[in-house]
Amino acid sequence: MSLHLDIFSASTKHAIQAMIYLSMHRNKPILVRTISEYYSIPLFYLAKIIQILVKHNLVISMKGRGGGVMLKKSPKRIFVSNVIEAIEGKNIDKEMCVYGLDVCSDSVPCPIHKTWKKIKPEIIDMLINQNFHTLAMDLLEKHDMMSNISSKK
Amino acid sequence: MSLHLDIFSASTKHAIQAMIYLSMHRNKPILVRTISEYYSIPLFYLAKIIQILVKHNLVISMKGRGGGVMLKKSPKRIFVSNVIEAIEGKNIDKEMCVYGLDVCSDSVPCPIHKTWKKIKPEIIDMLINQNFHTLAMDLLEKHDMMSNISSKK
DNA sequence: CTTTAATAAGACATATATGTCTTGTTTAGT
DNA sequence: ACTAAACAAGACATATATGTCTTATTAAAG
Repeated sequence: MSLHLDIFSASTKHAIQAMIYLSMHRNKPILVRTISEYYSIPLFYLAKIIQILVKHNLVISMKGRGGGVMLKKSPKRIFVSNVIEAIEGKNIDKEMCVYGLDVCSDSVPCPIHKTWKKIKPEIIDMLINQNFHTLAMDLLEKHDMMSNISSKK
Repeated sequence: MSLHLDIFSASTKHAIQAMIYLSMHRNKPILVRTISEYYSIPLFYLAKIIQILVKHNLVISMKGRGGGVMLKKSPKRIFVSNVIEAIEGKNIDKEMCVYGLDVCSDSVPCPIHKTWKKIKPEIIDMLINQNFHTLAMDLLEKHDMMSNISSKK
């Protein structure tokens, strides 16, 4: 009973989650199954999503025994926008209009143009300027906080 | 080739557009077909959407010759959030988390919690505090500006 | 070389959103 | 009454997203 204002599709979320996991576990092959279980994502569904990331040069995969998947480059050089573009096959539209009404610009605005204009750059900034190194660091901090809480019990 | 960051489904957008149209044309029945043609929304699809708005007491309909649909109350008292709740059958979730990761709070944040926390209230505010009177007024201003531009030619 | 364990790929199935069509019901005009 | 014009409702169709299953390919280990 809650509207999540889902900016991302389930597939995109899974892709982001997988990229975060790989950013936190580098320099060794990680099983798709491991990520699947960690985030409760159906195995074959996640496998297909990761295949897309492989084709877009964000991830490398190693077949066969002892194989798995790894980031192809430093998480500092991979941004959330790269993942969105890979999964949804689109570029970020910097002139997007929430209501999908007619042409929307400063001189000919759609109804909530003023409000949206203020919010939009923050969302774009969030998408483009967040790299996976930062996201992983934030999550590690979080886990530290959680274990501190636990140890205080 | 553009990611619209679609916060709203197509159905929700159509509903909002219809509500804006009705806010701009009050005190007489408007044909569903008229709205359908104005926004290029398939007639029967829009009809079903408007039926939902009727059931949620946002719109009244008059059957038979000379009939049509009208707002049930002042557009000043109808908010975008009311339409979203009607169409998607959900309440606005004020604790939404973009990535759909695990529990997300100030003490145990998801990766982009800090960024999202800043943006979220603005989006919520935009949804809840925008009433259809204001949206319609903004659009009328827009149309005035467009006709001024035309008349200057 | 055979087995085991991993990803790759594509067929298939299900769920949801979107779109179309037909019939029913209601009301105004003739 | 009858016809025309409007919304109501539900069946049906299509498109897309999500999820599952089977087979192929690859590589390490025994």
